[in-house]
Amino acid sequence: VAEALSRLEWVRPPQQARSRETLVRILDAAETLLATRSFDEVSVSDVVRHAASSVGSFYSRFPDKEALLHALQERFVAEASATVDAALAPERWEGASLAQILAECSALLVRAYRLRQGLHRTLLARAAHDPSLRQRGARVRGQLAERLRVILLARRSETTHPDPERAAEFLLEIALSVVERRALTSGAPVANLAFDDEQVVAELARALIGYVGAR
Amino acid sequence: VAEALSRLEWVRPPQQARSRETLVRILDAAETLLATRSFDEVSVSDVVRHAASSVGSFYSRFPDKEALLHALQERFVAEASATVDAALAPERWEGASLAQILAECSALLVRAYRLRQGLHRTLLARAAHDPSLRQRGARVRGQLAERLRVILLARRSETTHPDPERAAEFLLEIALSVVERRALTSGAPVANLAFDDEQVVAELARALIGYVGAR
DNA sequence: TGTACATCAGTGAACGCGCGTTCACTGATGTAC
DNA sequence: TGTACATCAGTGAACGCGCGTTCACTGATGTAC
Repeated sequence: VAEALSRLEWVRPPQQARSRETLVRILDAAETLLATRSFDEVSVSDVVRHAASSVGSFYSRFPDKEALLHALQERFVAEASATVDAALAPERWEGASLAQILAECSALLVRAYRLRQGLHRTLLARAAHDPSLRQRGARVRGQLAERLRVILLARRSETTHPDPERAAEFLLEIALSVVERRALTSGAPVANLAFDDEQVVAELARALIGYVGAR
Repeated sequence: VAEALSRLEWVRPPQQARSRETLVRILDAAETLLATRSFDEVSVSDVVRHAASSVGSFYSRFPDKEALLHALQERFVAEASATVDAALAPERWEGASLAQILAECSALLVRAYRLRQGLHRTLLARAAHDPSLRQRGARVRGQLAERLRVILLARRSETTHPDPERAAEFLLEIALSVVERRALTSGAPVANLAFDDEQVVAELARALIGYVGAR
């Protein structure tokens, strides 16, 4: 954890345990506040107050306010990357049918985005006008796509889609679009009917399975 | 058009032709500027300069800057609502198979969101933290869902989905999620592969058809 | 047809608030000898 | 073990910039008689 923090590109690395703890408190406070407010609605003073720190401390770590958001994304992306590698390791899914895998992936994504919905909402809203946020996000998703590609290619006999590589990518596009949209809108219904997490998992799985033509 | 403008809830209705034209210029200028910048990046001065108007004029129409965005959404929603009614009238689709309809709807949505991508990007990003924007958007989508429901119920024999009403809603959730995500990220690839509009239409149609189990 | 008056529309300089950022200073930690 | 010094870490009042908003004023349009 300590090493991970010193590798965040957007902060001057802490030299002592004390300042490392302060940095963690600042990041945690920011994430907490962003759960219910937009980045603009959260002032630097707000963050440091909740972190029991001070503006001076903040600016000795971060070049500016924007860097805070990037640091938060970096921290999250590092964790997400590890999760992806673990969850989608091909050997974890030996013997499983494609339909089973897709259902499981739906559940995984819905759960993952639910867990840190607030952070996701803010990051997604912000990414609309910040290419560097988009790019960092695309890296993890690229990794996810790669894993899916391997799984799908190994099971191409189970599908009717003519191009498994393209299928893997668009599969992900569908799943992420749905899940990210829900995070962005705090789960507000698209139209008239509201779906809970469980229903989304079920319907999404059905869609993905139908898309590749599995089962 | 004139009547429509006077019904925008967020502006004091213009009394003369001259001020009506000014209002239109302001709305158009704002939409143009929002095509490439975020709402925060566009100042009131920017808008009125591009509209060849003045800040004073602006504030005699709008109570505040926020109202401009709402007025833009109202104007757009009014147009979109008419388009939906025309495009999805049940009689337009007599004799068409469900698969054909879904393919056509995919094409329609992709085209519609492409046309005003910039406005959509800004509205979507903003809606993340503004429930009233979300709500106004949900009204048109509710209308769309209703149309889809009718179409789907009339063709329930062509589907394998156990609940056509739920299918209609989630169908829309998938399609809109994909298309809105693309608008929000200016069409940046989700992961490694970039899809152009034509490919998205094709893959999305395949997904929707697979989801309801048509053909 | 002309005049007086009311309301609408437009103008842009000036104001002021909020918030990001700086800075002068104090205290804590680590190191050299 | 103790002292001197350097660097790190922390503090919060004060600054200042940008931008939304106001306001005092001028000009245009419409109406009454």
